[in-house]
Amino acid sequence: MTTNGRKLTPRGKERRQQLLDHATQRFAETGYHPTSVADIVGGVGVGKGVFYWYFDSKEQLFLELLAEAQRDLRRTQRDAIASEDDPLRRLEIGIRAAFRWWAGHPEIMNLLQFAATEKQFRPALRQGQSVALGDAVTHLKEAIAEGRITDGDPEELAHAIIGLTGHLSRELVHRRGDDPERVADLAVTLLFDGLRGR
Amino acid sequence: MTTNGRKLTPRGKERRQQLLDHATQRFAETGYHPTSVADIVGGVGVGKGVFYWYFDSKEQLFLELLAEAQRDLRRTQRDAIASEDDPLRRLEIGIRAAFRWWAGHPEIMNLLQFAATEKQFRPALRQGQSVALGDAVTHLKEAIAEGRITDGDPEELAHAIIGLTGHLSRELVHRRGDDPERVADLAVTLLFDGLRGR
Amino acid sequence: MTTNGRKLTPRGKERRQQLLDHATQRFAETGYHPTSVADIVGGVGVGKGVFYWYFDSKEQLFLELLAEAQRDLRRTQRDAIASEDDPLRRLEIGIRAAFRWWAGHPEIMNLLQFAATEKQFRPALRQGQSVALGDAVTHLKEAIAEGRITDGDPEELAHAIIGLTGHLSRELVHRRGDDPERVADLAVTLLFDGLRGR
Amino acid sequence: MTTNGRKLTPRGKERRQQLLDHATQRFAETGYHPTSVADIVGGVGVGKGVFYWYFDSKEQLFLELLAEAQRDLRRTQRDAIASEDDPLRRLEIGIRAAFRWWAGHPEIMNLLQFAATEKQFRPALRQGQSVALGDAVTHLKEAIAEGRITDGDPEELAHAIIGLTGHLSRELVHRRGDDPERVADLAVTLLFDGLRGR
DNA sequence: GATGAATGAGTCTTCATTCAT
DNA sequence: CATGAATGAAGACTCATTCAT
Repeated sequence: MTTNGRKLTPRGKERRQQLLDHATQRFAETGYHPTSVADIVGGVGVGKGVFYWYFDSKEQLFLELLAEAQRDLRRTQRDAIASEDDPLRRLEIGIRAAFRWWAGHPEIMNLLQFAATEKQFRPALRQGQSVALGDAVTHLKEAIAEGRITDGDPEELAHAIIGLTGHLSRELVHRRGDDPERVADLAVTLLFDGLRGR
Repeated sequence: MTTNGRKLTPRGKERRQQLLDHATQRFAETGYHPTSVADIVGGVGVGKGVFYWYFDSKEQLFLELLAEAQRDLRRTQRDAIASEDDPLRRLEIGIRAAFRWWAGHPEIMNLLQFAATEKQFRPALRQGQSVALGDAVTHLKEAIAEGRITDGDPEELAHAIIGLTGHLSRELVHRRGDDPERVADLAVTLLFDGLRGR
Repeated sequence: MTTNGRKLTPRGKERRQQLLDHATQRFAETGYHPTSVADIVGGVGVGKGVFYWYFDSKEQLFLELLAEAQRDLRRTQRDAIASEDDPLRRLEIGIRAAFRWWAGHPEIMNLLQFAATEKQFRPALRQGQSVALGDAVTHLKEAIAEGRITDGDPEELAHAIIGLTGHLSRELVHRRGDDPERVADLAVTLLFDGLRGR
Repeated sequence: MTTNGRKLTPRGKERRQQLLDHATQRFAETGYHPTSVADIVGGVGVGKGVFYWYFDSKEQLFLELLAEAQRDLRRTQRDAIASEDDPLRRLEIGIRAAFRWWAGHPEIMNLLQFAATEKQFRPALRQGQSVALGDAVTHLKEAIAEGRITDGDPEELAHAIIGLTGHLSRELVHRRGDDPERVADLAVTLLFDGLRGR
């Protein structure tokens, strides 16, 4: 799958996941660079070589984290939307699913944000983001075609949605500890009707 | 003040600014950690000692960049709003000023985003952000009191505004190269009236 | 004897030999140090434990390679010379046998050459070389006693013979792919009569 | 020149040379791989970073050693031959110059020999060797054309000369400590007239 | 006999920082 | 003020070797 091509025993898979999880925590809290491989293996309580048994490099591990997170969020949104046909409702459900997912993966946000700041990680990040963008754009186009929302460049609107969703997750859910469902309400209301309401 | 306490000749100030500017570029493009002090002084064409003549450390330089940027953005917004009394108009003008400022300082966004991902820089970042938040909250409270916008937690609304503004600046103005004024229009419309418009 | 003291089943002997052969190839092509134990077992398609079942260490394996090669070359020369009494002819036949042997074991040359460059392997190398030297010296002494060749330190002459033989094997037979018999002719002619001939 | 492109002060040049010399000693005695960068800088009594101030890597330093040695030997031979026109005499003088040069640089031989055993260093080695070969070939061709030596492939003869010269330098001069001039006599006599003499 | 996993000392290399000149 | 040189701690990574299963 996303491994370095080794066939792993169940015990091996567990170890690998332990390392992945621990690395995520550390990266999120302290930062990618300030977290050394020694920190990661130390936290799991294994020798240094173990890290390189499961991963090619610190960088590859990070890249894998990135890809997996983006994949997982999207899968979650997909599943949530699956049974809905109305484009505006799909959009809303997708947004709510995103808030829920972010609430369950607070550390990931830091990793994504960091990835955007370094040349070497931007391409990997961009890829996943353009997928998310594409999903939103699809719904927006339909909604515009149906006259349900005011005309506008769907890509721009999609960026607006993603920006709002991400920032509120970070600031209100993660930082302030607000209930993600409530914040999702706020986001949806604001996005659909604006500050002045209807 | 913003220096490490040395009195600088005009030439010295220039040197210092050169280093500051070059560091900003590099940090923004490559990342803070991947940019070495050697890179910075090399780009300016001076010896390594010069760097430590003007700055205490790489970290202190970064911190200064952060503080100065936040201060400058706020000053810009303040000046723009100064002659306006209507709270909703102040909000709008502030937003437009922000887009304009960001358009002129595309690199800064990366630095701020990075600062949020490392323990050691978060406090410095938070400080400036809470000021920006406070400004927006003030206007929002007034507007709510006047019944101009629907009731809601002004702090939450402020976060929404900042999130939207930042993300659109990054994605549309910086990345896509859109005209900041136009994107500001979009942001204001969206924030005030929502996707469904009035 | 030449093993690490284990009694091996036929299958075991084969495995052992596979490892020995593969290691020889890799050492010769890439070098001793750049070739890891993982490379060796990987090439044979077995687990790492197997290596340490048959050999005490990477170093011991290399030492064994060295000893075995020198032993085998000498055996070959001995057999070739066996039925000849004339010292000059014995010398010539020995030289030709050497060219033939080297032609069949091109990789060994690299190993011997490498062994000479590291403190830890020099003693093992020297041992075999002094044997080869002794053999040649014996014939040369006889030939000198019989007045068949000009007087001179037989040891020096032996070194000259070995140096020439080795270098021509390497450069002409191995590198250029020349026929070893023809190169042996050249070597013998040159050694016996010199560049100016008779 | 052969540096990593830094402009060095006199003191810098000296440091660099110290490192070069010390590395040569260690490489020759212990081997390239068993000699760590820490060993090299430790022997000179400087910090580890100094090494990387003057060289890009351990490998690059080795490569430079190789190139410089080959260049220097050739220069020496060139100078020795300069005033001589007779091809056979040029050959002889070149051989004698080689013995003298090797006598003064006993460590180099090990480095060259080692370089031949590792894939990554072979190209660099080959380059210099083909130059040496070409020089000898030139003289041999002339000598053959003049009928001074028996006909034969000059390249093969050149290899024979180089092989003999190198081996005798190593075994008799370096190892046994013989006088290089005397060994050169031996080599020249042997090469020109063979074991059986004239 | 064999394997995959683990160990940890050791390697090369980088880099913020200092300092003599 | 400025420079080139030096420092040395710290980092990523490798690899011979061991061992539980």
